Amino acid sequence: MSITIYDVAREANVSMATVSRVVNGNQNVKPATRKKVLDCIERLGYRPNAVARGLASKKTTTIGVIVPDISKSYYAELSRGIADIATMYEYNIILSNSDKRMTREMELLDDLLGKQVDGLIFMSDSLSEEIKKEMATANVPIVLAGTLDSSTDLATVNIDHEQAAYDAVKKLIDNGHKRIAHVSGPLTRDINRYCKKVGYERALKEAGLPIYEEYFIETDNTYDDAYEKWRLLRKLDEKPTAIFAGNDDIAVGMMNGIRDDGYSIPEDFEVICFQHTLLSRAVRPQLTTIVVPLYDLGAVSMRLLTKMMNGEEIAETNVLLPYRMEERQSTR
Amino acid sequence: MSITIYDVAREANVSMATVSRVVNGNQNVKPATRKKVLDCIERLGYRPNAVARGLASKKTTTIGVIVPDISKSYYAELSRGIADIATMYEYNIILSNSDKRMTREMELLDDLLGKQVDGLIFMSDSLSEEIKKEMATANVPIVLAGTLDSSTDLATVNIDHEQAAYDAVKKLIDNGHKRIAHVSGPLTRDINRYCKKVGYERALKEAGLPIYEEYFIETDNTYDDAYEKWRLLRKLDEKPTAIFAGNDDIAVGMMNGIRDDGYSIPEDFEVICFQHTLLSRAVRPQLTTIVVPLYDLGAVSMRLLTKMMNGEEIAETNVLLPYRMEERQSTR
DNA sequence: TTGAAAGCGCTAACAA
DNA sequence: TTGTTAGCGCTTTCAA
Repeated sequence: MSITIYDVAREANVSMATVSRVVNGNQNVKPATRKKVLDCIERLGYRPNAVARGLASKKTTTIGVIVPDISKSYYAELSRGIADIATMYEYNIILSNSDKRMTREMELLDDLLGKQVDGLIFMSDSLSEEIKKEMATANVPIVLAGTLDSSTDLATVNIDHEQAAYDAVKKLIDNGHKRIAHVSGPLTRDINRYCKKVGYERALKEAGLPIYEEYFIETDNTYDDAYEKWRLLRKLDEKPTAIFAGNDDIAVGMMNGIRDDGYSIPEDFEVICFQHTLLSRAVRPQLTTIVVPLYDLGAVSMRLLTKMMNGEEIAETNVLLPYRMEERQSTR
Repeated sequence: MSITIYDVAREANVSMATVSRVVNGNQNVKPATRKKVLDCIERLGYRPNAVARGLASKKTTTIGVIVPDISKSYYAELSRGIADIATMYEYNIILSNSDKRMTREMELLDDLLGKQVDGLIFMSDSLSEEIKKEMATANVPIVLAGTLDSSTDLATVNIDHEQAAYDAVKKLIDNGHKRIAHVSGPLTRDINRYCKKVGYERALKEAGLPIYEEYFIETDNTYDDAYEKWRLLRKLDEKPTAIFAGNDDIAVGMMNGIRDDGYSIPEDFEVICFQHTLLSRAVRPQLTTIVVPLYDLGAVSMRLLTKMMNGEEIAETNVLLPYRMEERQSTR
């Protein structure tokens, strides 16, 4: 058996309430008593049982994080932002991968709620009605990080992907391009379908440029698929002269396809993409990118969640973070 | 207030013990009773409180994972391996970043043990005596993943880094090189100091080649630092003709330094490294690498931990996983 | 097959 | 400033 608060109380000749006060930093303890108790704690090697504490206090100082896939650098970076702020506010994180599968997301939500987490941060490609219904049964606050909610009744933290996409494409248009392809991630991801693609099309329309269906390529977000799908563009008689890619894995896949065919970047094709990883800077030519503040997305989500858990009044529950463009060698 | 086991019991006209049996799949319940209880659970939306269950049963079905930095793809990939096996055995994961700081590792260990995790997976650059002492106070099993323990009294899962490094350098020697540099990660990481460097030197010695101090470069493991440290090699009169890099970030940093100076790979320098990320394949020329099975390192660690948590007899507590070399374009 | 009852280790009134 | 006591929601004997 391990040491309990009761053992400490007996050893120190005080009640367990007093030990509890000392452990929880309650000021209503005489310094001498405090010292005596602290000594006993040290001597016995007492370690408070957080499970018992959680049951009695109805707070676990633990939050749940549901992420599609922690092995993806996008989510790994974002999660680090969450974790650092969680540490700052003394919360632990239960981290679970959903692989974006809705049934799994449901299970996880139920599971984490059963574990009595004090709050939840949720990331997914798209919010199903079922998930929203399940979330409604939660009696703890939830924040969506990098995840769209059309109804805006859940708290969210994002960047303005539509505008960012617009900016990227505008940049290519300003560089004189009239045939611009968009190599996208899966359209099952709301941000791709309702933001990036829309921003891309808005920029074209505003410039009076036609939107060609064959210039839109959907990939599964991976380097390999993008490399493969380059052939959809190369076989066109009228090839695009510039490419707006959904992220840097896609961009580098395209880029290698392009260069393996003997074309040059940025001479034959200019490329711009959303930056999620180191790749953008490590490849040559370095990629011009929209820099997404992944770490901050996580950190701000967690900060928002702490406020909600504390019952603080929140001015704006749909936060948009700034982004910037970094011009490098894949554009002129 | 939320629904408790007691509410379900009353609604179903049974005792809470019976509800508990139903929830836990105990066979000693009459099917009719089970159905009645299940109906009530469904109707009331009852969700068992895992904290109360943990207190009563002394099992939390939660494990702790202490990782240097989840935003690093090395650990992100490894953690995914842990997570998948954890899911399979119905464990949750509390994931915490230590930044390799010993005081933080101590805190985290204490914190997670206080949360009554059923087991721990620990990753770090080096095991201090303090940490080992703290680990000894844990009454739950601990597995070290990708982390050395010289005393071998803790369970570990690794690859044979010394032999892998030897293989890599041997390959360069076989290709005719006599001046081979080792661009390493920090020597504060035991695997770098006691495995990779040692394997590098063994290969040189065995081939009767001298070990030149100036051919050993220590970096902080990042692309940027490696790019920067290329100048230490370029300024040498007798430059090396091949480079063995500690990982692909380092290798790509070196590679870009080399190429920005107008040299070619593999013509002027051959490069080989440990593969931790996609980078190895995404850059051109693609890197010849030692492929480290990061996902498996995590998965096997977690599997080992489940066995230990079940009190099963373990044949070998110091597991070595296989690795392989993948020859690509940075060597001939 | 079911129920009664005693904890699990702690917090948080309430009293003193 | 300290102690007493009643839970928190569940599991787990033990009995019936």
